[in-house]
Amino acid sequence: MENNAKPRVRFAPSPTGPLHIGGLRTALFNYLFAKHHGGDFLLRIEDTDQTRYVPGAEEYILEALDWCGIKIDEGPREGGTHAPYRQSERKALYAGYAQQLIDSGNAYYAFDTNEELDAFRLSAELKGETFTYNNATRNGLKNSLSMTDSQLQHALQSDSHHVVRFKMPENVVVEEVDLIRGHVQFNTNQLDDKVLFKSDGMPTYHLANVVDDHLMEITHVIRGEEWLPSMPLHILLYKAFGWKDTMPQFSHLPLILKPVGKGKLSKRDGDQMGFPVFPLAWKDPETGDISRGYREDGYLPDGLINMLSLLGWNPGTEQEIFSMEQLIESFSLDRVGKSGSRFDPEKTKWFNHQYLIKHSDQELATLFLPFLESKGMQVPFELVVRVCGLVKERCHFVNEVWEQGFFFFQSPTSYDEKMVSKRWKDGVPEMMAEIAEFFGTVENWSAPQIKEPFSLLVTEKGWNFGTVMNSLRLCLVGGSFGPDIFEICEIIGREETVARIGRAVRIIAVVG
RNA sequence: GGUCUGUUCAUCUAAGGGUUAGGAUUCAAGAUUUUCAUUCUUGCCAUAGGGGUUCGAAUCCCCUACAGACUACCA
Repeated sequence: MENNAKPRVRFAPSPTGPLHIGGLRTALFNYLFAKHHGGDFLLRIEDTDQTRYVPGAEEYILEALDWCGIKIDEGPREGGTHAPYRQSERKALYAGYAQQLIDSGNAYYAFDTNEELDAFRLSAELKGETFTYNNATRNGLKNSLSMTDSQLQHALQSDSHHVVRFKMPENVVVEEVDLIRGHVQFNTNQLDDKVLFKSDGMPTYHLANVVDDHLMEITHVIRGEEWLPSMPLHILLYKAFGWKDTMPQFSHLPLILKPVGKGKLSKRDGDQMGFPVFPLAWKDPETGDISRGYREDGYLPDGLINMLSLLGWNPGTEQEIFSMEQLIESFSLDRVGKSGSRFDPEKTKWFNHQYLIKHSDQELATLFLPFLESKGMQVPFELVVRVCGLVKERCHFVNEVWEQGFFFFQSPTSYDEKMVSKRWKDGVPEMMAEIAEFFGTVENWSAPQIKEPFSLLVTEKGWNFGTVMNSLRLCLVGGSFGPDIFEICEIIGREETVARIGRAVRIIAVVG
């Protein structure tokens, strides 16, 4: 840090829908940076576009950050010394700042209608050019720079819809050091006179963002790369307001790209390839469409965060598993890369497995219980704990406990065809019946107590171990998977074990 | 089209002029598990291309190619 002050950073999403994992990573990096330097992380809701407001989106953002363990120091829910934290509630503030820019000659009124501007864009496009509202064109357009005073007064009073545009200076080179990208520069001739204040009385992103970052004493702006092109405008705004001295430092994060193909990661990719792009499931209030979420798909927040942290950042060591505390400890902006990273759903899976086996059996059982309940099953907690301990090594997701261990809670409903044709041959049903009989004679019903005499029996009868074990497994779980067979016997109990064998013998047809 | 940004194994990445270019994921093979998964071992695989600068370049410079972002009264 150049200054000694504790950094203040903000995550400033628009409540236009669920938070995307790209946005989540931006929030994460802001949070890690702030906490690493002992600073504050603020949440500001940028809801200046009323037409795009989606109910529930703000609550979603809060819930997602909570789930991920990203703690907000100041925000609409938490409050703080710089409230309010919703731009819609700060509406009254912005007009004065727009006026300030007009008075200082840095901005002007513009009266062009959308239709007029569209026409200009269209005709420029036909000539293979791009229409830009700037120093070269603004004198030929309807604005306070091209009008006489009386025309202006008339236009202002006749209630015509107007906007305020920034007066982009001519041929000025704007230079700045981006903490991630280094020195970057732009020539203002390539930029346009952006609208700062809309005809509906709301500021645009650019004005609101700069004003609020200044007022909220933000020291570092860490945002996605898509904002890099508007950095010169923002810098010029700070200058125009006379806030250059306290201007925040900028960092533009590389984007998260599609796993395959071109472009940045989108909701569509997740739908097509079968992985979530949102931390939490989301139901679109208009269409009713449901998008899956990491939480509902059985991912653990620590794993998601860990995976996200390594997308575009690395610690410079070979460590890969990081708790949030360790991330805070190791994070630094100068180890953030410049190029976009492809999202890899496979690696996300691997991370999740790492965290799944780290969790205690009790914790995992607690997470799995709601899933069991959603299936209408009432299972003693102790049993769930035991099952989790037995199957967690073979799971990638919390939900997978069911796939890997459903047979602890209910009889198999079908038998794997491949296993049947491979194992269920002549003589096997009889063999199973003898085993069922034998189980009835076992004294102490526990895995080790069953195993020993069972092995003796198999040897005595001269049976093939592979056939016996696999056929028995088929009877008990319905296929060729699951933990130790005697553990299964112990847990489901003698009665159920015998019953399952009987049922299999009755149902499965012997194959040639 | 214009502006800006970027380019190391299939993927995430390390190597701040000198290493057989390292690790992780995926994939493949073997071992373990009388099942499946896990785990372990081994293997495959990269400096976009072309010019410079230098004793020496993944690293510095230039060109080309490719990729991405932006180009709204959206953020």
